[in-house]
Order: sequence, then structure tokens, then C-alpha cells
Amino acid sequence: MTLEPPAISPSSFLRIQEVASELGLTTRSIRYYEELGLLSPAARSDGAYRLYDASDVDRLRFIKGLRDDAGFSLAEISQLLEDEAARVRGREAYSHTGDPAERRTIVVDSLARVDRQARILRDKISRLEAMVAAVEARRTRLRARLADLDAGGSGELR
Amino acid sequence: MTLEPPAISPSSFLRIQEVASELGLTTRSIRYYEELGLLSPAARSDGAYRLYDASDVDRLRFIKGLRDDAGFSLAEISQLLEDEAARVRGREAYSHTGDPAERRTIVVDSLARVDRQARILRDKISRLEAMVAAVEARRTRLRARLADLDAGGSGELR
DNA sequence: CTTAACGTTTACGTATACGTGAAGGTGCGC
DNA sequence: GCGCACCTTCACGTATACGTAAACGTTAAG
Repeated sequence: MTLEPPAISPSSFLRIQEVASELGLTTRSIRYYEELGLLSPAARSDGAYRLYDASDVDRLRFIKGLRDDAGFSLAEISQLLEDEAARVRGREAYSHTGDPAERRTIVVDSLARVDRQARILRDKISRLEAMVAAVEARRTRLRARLADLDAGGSGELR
Repeated sequence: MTLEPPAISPSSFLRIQEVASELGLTTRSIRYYEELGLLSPAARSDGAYRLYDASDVDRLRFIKGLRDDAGFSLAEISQLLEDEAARVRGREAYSHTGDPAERRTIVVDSLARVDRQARILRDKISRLEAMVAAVEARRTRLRARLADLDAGGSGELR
């Protein structure tokens, strides 16, 4: 039985502007992220054009989320994503080794990273929830003042 | 000659370094925030020292939370807090007017701002939760691969 | 009154995260 | 092969968010 090689149709790759448009990034940002070692395109064309696959786009989407939604610095994102080189090696190694032991190591490593990412995001969420609670408390105090005023009180500060 | 420990401020006001230490900020940051119009100290000493009251400290704590925990830019925080001048006017006006109608207006305005802050924070939380969900999904796929490998499978990518 | 610690303003320096050309090569429809 | 949009690598410019130092005034303890 022959293993089917991954279908590498040329159209499955995207060029930098296509990726940028899809994600709402600039090409400059994507190249800058690459410069910082946050990702590297799956391939290059003969003429050295960067070519991105679906996993690259996913990763960029994740990076953008960490930046825009979570507000992490690129340095923090770099820590969160950890060793892009390992990922690139993994992507290649996993496909080219049939050895279950090697594959297991790669998967276990990925799991550890993913778990850490989830922990950090949840931590951020709980800190945000604390801020919401603080805002709610302020809201409650204000409503009490308002109620006092509407009841003919002086709304005096305490 | 042992250096004197930080002397306790006799009044209810705190000086900039005391506030900075308490909040884990630098004096430079606090002055910079003031420069951007994010806050202004409740008072100044005769010698022009900035003097902060409890509400100033609360506000600074909130600003720090928005920056460190939520990852907002100072420009966004400025929008969120909205018109510091209005707050200063409010603080004075509220104390110096006995008119319940005026006080009511001030309280209602504050409530509107607080509600908007809560909405924005909750929106950020839900976007973070979406990211957690994405990470969880990836974790689930990885665990499936791991289970396959541990069951003697090839752990083939799908 | 002295003095050490702390504060003030002003101003230039710096890291991050890109923007914006410049100068030139690539991909592709015609 | 031509033209044009897109790409490449430098390389310098810029906004944000402060750091840092200078020159000088203030505060409170002794």
C-alpha cells in the first residue's frame, strides 16, 4: 500500500497579499512577524515569493487574535507560540517519519504548548472578569446614589 | 546612617511615589498619563507637588488594569474613560452644588460611562473565550492523534 | 538651619510595531 | 515579448509609551 503524498496543488498556496487581505493585516506586518520568528511561510516560489498554506493562515489568525483581542505584545506572543523552528521541523518531521514514537513525541510537545496557551488565556479572562466586577461595583454605588436622589435625598458622597 | 523608611503622609493625600509604589507603576508613567489627559491629581501642595486622593488611586488602578490586563492602548483607555475634564468638573461640581437635579445629571452621565466600560470589557472577554475555544479544539485533535498512536495507529494527519 | 530624600519641568533617548518609499525582480494575461 | 500588478530586500521614518538625565525647588527630620 502506497501512502498518498500530501496533495500540493499550486492553488492551495496563497501569496502574501491574499493572506493579508483575508486576515486584515498588512503585508508589512506579516513580514515583520516572520522577521521576529513568529512564523515562516510553508514555501517559496521559484521567484522567492512567500507562499502560505492553511496552517500558516491559521497561525497568523491566532497571532492577530493574541495581539488585537488579548493585547499581548509580539514578544509575549513569541513566548506563547514558542520556537517556530520546532514547529517547522515538526511539520516536516511528522509527515516524513512513520515512527510512532517520534510522532508521539511531537504530539506530546504540541499538547504541552496548547495547554499552556489555554492557561494563559484563561488567566487573562479571569483578570478581565475582576475588572468587570470592579466596574459593576461602581455601577451599584452610582445606582444607589441615583435612587437616593430620586427619593428626594441629597445623594451625599460617603 | 539608615535611610528613613517612607514617611507616612500626614494628610489623606498621597504623593506620586507613594501612589506609584502602591500600584506598581513608575512616576514617569503616572505623569505621562496625566500629560495624555487620563487623570489629574486631586490637588497640588504649596510647592506644586502632585497630591492624589483615593479616587485618583482607584482610577489609576483601573487604567493599569486596562493596560496590563486588557491590553488597551492609552488612546483606547482615553476613549473608555472619556473626558477627564468632565470628571474633574464633576468632582468639584458635585461637592459644591446642593442641587439634586445637577447631581442627578452627573450621576446619570457616570452610569452611562460605567455601562459602556462593562460592555467593552465583556466584549473582550467573549473574544478571548473564542480564542480559548479554538485552542481547546486544537487540543482535542491532538489528543485524538495521541490516542490513535497509543492504540498502535499511525497517527496520520487528516 | 541644614540636608537628604523627594518633587518639579524640560528635553532628549529608546524599544516596539510597524509605515513608506526605493530599486529591482516575478507572474501572467495578451 | 510587453505591460502591469505583485513580489523581493534594504533602509529610513514615525507613533506610542515610556526611560533617563539635567537643573532646580520642596518637604520633613534632626
